[in-house]
Amino acid sequence: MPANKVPDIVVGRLPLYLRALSQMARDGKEITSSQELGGRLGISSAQIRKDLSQFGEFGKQGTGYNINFLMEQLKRILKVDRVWDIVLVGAGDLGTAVANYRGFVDRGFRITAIYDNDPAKAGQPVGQFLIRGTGNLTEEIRTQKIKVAMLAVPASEAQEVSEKLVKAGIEAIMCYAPTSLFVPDNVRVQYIDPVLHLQHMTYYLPE
Amino acid sequence: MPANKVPDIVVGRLPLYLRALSQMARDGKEITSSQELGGRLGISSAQIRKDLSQFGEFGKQGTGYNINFLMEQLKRILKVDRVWDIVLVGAGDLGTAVANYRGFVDRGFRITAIYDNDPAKAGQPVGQFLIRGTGNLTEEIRTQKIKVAMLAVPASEAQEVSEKLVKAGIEAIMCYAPTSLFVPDNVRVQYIDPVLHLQHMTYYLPE
DNA sequence: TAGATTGTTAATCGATTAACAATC
DNA sequence: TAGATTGTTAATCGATTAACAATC
Repeated sequence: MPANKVPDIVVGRLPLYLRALSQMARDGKEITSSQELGGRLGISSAQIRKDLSQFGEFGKQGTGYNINFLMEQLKRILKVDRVWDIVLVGAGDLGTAVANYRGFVDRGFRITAIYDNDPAKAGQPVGQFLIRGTGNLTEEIRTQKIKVAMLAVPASEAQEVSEKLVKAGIEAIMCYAPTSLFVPDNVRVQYIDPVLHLQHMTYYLPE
Repeated sequence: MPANKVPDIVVGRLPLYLRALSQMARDGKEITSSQELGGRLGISSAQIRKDLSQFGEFGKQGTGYNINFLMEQLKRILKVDRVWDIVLVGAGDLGTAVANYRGFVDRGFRITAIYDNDPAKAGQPVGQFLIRGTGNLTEEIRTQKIKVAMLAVPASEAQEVSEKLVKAGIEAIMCYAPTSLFVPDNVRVQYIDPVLHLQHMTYYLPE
């Protein structure tokens, strides 16, 4: 059912489809079409149909897609038909904001711990958590079999922390530090650096 | 000098090159090659040379690229050889973290004001700013001729706020809200939604 | 039924890579 | 000079789009 070799760029669009479908469902809609969905996302209807066809047949000719059904299928494909535990490393301003963010849980993720290597912060509360020191980080992550981490530390520390995470068995890292990480092939990394996006946009601005 | 029709995907890689070059410069390096730069970024040397060739000839055969010179050129091309004023809308946890982030200014951006539509927040300090009410937002942005905005409001408010920003003359929006915005063609939008990235990665994780 | 929309194929379009002459 | 690396061309690769039979 999950196809053999789906292009990564296609996989990357599925979460976007899922997000738009969730909004439609919240608005009370039950059925949509590739055209409607594409219109919302600035994507052609052909591309949406092609992307989905990589994984199966989810629609009905003449009618379109049942929104709840397609959401279920996408969640299954993306493996977010469950809740993944996440550890967050870095309890600065950004880490604190991430820790307090309410938008993870109903999309498949739950932060279970926050770490910071500043001993002065250990034990302090952040949201519902107490900040943990990084002394036993590797061990604790391994014991709990956690596979997903978010990194909200300064760029200068990111590589070192990522290596600890990899040793602990982490296989997916969401990196907020503005730097590229070197990790083994079996570990996935995604990056968020708002400045990259800003600089991308200023290229197009008039003087 | 700035080429006629550079693919957007190429433009999007330039900030990444600039970031890596800045790190090299900070490490005291003066010269690099397309191979070394590519190795750091997981990009082929051919692609880097091809991308740069869209804008001019910046290297020397047999030697490579002068890092400071290439950085200057990239900054010029991306129009970050100046400092852009940014307004930030939304003073929740995320907005606060963004406001306190120190990483904007030496990469071409400076937040000049924070707005929040909650009257209870107006006048409260965030970092070096006092939160402003959104009553005069459009007028104030227009008067100051600000072109770049960051949006850190709930998804449910993002569209409405973006319309105000567009009316105010904003032409680039960095959207942290997990939703797609509808804006006129002359306005650029970039999105940050960490959950999209997380869901992209869980696809590849073993059960 | 008539109208609409899917899933899929083939055609098009665009991006990446390989290779190498030029040259520092 | 010999070795290295650029900038560029042509070839390859992959992604998007157009079009339509199938069918709800």
